[in-house]
Amino acid sequence: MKIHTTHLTIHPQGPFHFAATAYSHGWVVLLPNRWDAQKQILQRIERLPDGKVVRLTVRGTGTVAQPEIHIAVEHPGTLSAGEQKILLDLVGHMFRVDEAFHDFYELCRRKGGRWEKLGQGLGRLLRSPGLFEDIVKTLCTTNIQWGGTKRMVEGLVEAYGDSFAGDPTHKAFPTAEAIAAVPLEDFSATVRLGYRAEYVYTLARRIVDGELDLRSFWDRAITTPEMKKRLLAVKGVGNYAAATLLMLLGRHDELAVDSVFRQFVAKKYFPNTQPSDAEAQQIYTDWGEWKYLAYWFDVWEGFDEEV
DNA sequence: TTCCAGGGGTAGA
DNA sequence: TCTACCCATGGA
Repeated sequence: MKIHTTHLTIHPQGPFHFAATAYSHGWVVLLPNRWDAQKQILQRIERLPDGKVVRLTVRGTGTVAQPEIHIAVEHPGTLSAGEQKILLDLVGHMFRVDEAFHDFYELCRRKGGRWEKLGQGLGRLLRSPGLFEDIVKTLCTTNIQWGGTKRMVEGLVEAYGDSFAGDPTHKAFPTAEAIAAVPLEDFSATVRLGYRAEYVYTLARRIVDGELDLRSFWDRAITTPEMKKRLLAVKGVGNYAAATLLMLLGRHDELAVDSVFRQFVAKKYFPNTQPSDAEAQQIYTDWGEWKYLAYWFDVWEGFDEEV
């Protein structure tokens, strides 16, 4: 099949830092994302609504003050204006180009020191184009080491994702329909998700059955505490996952308390003592609605290539 | 072999 | 609301 390439460009409002956003947390290396650290290019397979499967090669150009995001779309056949619009919105969503960070930057400026550098277009944490993918990936980070998360996501993409015709080894993230189409027993036996298999499967099933409308999670009229309740109603989502998902929904007020958080805060702020979760969380109280980002960039400085 | 990870559900107080 | 106990899986 002949593959064509169409070039698209996004003009985010600066400050915006492409590479820092792409490489802002572990999502960048979870399939179908592939990150080339040398070239600072993000590749990803995407399935369009009509089933067409395309490969996106995304790179940052311009400057932090006047940034551009360039997208090369490899696709079979033609790419309609409507499909181009979908892909522009999708990449813009991943990189949070429409999210406002002025208040966060102002807070960082007042904090001073190492926090000030976040004002150079940082603070955006990469997300997936769709919430189904972000919920599933978040479920795959619970009670497991990072290597296990990568293995489980790989398994899901390999087993249920649609292949890109130009490179059949690179597949899209599975749709809820693709997962719900098989019996739970088959799903559990195919991808080794452990007890999480039932959570992922039930989520897919409820979406396909129209029982759960993921669009409702984007309603800005709903308060964050109420939104947290709705997230906790998803089987498999507890306090940690709810806080992570709130961050992915653009709400940064809640801290994701997990083993990494506990170890980091204890080591850095409570030498020789073991703080309770409540005491550990108090470290970030004065960051208000930006607590998640304050913690994340506090801990992220110590991360290296392994993500 | 045992322990436990970027936790969460459930039952019982 | 808080606590024990259980939950698959695979790396350490």
